[in-house]
Amino acid sequence: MKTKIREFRKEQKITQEELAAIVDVTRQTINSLEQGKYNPSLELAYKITKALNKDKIEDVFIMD
Amino acid sequence: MKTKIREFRKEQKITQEELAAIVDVTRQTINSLEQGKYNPSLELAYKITKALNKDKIEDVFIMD
DNA sequence: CCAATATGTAAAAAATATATTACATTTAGT
DNA sequence: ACTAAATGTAATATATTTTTTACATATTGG
Repeated sequence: MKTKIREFRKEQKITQEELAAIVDVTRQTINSLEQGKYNPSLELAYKITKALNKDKIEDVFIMD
Repeated sequence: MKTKIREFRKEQKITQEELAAIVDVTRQTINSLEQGKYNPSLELAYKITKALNKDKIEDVFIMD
């Protein structure tokens, strides 16, 4: 599973720490997700999608 | 978070056990999810969405 | 009504996500 | 080049999901 979090986060011009605050997780969680280190919960994936102003979870998280 | 798993599963005329086998989890996991007992992983949510022939995760899982 | 199949539930274990803390490295601005 | 901010990383702790096992209840078909 890959993600476009980093790409979209930069479009929004926010830092990992800011995104983390918005979706209420730690910066390390965002950092790990950007690097595809694991599989988030659905709720977190949803919050991140919203925070990045994307319509669908699938726009941000690309499943293999 | 609510889900339409049960509704869509019945449309497809498959049992909890069959759906569980398709997405490679136990029947108890499907049962619990249908009852909204927790927040699945993104990967599982995705697999279930596909198994139910829906386009988007958001079609199956309704966030509050 | 009987038998088989499907579903609900629950406790404990295992697996995995997320937090915490701390420090190292990289990047950006001046 | 310096400094501050941003990012990478790692170890351990905690929280949550998922499995396992087992049994109870409900539903369906003959």
